[in-house]
Amino acid sequence: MAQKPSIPKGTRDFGPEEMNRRNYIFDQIRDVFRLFAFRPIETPALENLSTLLGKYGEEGDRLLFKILNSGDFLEKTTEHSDYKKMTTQISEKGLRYDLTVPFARYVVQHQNEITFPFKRYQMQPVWRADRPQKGRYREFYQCDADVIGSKSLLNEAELVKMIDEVFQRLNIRVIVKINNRKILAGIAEYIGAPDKIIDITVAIDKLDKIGLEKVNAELFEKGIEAASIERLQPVLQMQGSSEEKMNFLKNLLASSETGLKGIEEIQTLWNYIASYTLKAEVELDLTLARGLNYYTGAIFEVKALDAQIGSISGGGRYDDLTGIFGLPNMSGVGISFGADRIYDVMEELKLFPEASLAATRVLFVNFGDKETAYCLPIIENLRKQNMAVEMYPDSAKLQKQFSYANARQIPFVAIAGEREMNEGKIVLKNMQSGEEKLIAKDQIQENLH
RNA sequence: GUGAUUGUAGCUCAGUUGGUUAGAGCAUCGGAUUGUGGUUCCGAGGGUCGUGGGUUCGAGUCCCAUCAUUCACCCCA
Repeated sequence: MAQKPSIPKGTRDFGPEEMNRRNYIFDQIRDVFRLFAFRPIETPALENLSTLLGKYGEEGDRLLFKILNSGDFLEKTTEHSDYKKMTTQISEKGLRYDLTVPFARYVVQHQNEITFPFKRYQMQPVWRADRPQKGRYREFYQCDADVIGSKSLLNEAELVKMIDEVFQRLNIRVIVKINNRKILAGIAEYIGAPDKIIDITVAIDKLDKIGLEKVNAELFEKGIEAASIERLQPVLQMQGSSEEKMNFLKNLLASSETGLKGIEEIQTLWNYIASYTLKAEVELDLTLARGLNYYTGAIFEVKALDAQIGSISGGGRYDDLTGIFGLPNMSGVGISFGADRIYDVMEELKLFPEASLAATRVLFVNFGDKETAYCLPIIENLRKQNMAVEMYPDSAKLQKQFSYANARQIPFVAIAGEREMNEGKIVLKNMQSGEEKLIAKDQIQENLH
């Protein structure tokens, strides 16, 4: 009894047409990375679990795919009751959860070979044991660009420009939301709950999703005092332009050193950004929090204006990610493009250009060995001219060969039977118009338009 | 981890208040057509109705369990 073929949930196969479109996205992103002078690296799909654990918060640890040790690991396992302890004994490796942490590991491990500031890009799949839903997969590709070893906010500005450039090329209208973790920390300080910064940021991140009342309820549930929540209200209800918000916060957070630093950073970044020509909307959004624990400065999130899907790109600054691996004071900042969600957006909005479906230009009909011998040198020559050409491999019925060309959307079919061979010619048929031309066998290239 | 949703052919789905041998479209293959496809016509293959139990004279249809799916929450690209 044959088993039904299937793949794990949240994973996908990509067919040829899909791959063409996906590659179109990757090509554009790669090209922008290259233009901004980032250099490629790759790291393994597997990392030591110790590298990954504890970097993404408790939720992140839960979503890590862990790999069972080889051999009879149960024999060596002494702990059978505590799930966490047992996990470390039976699993030492895990699939990477993002590209930023492996990059930090890479930087520390290769610090002697690297000239800082180091600008690298990386386009590889990552895995998360999440429950799949719309726009969420368990295996998906991230396209990351990071600068490490520079504290300058010019890096942040460059990243914003890169975001703008990528989505301009892909023809997606986006809004780039910017915030700064230091401002969030300052707010937490101001309301007298500095240790609750994560709970506070997660709660206010949901502001436009669940509304003010529910955010307040959640804050209360997390054990934040009513008085603190009261002090937070002006922040949550703040209105106006990005500039107005910044001025408002400057007064509000006057007593918080961290908060003021955050505002200063935002303003510097804001001024840098003003020097670029941007098509994307950029907005200071104080409700933007982003869960990843390691961010310490600027944070970004990009949303498509015309599609209903989560963020398609995101990132931020992390001051001490390499510290855990033994290299302190190495500040980095990066962004990640979610290729799969970008794909979904482009599919929904029908933004893929026809030209991204690169395929065979001419199909040669197969009549038999004699005719094949006549065609192969012609084919070889066309390929030298950088033309994708193929010959139908079997001497099948013409109907079948034409159906093949049709299904593959091949624009031209070349036919050379006995009649044509005797005259040194070939019939070239345009599959769209149906028009046929009898031409000399070395004049095909000029007629393929 | 929480709450819903849907499981019938390779794909998309019909299937009446429970009633003989479970259907359609698309796709595939063959033929009408031995040098002409995308339009047409004819034909063929393909399903233990997700799985296991129960109710019933009788279950694709009702009940329970289980697995899978999709969506939302949590979290995130």
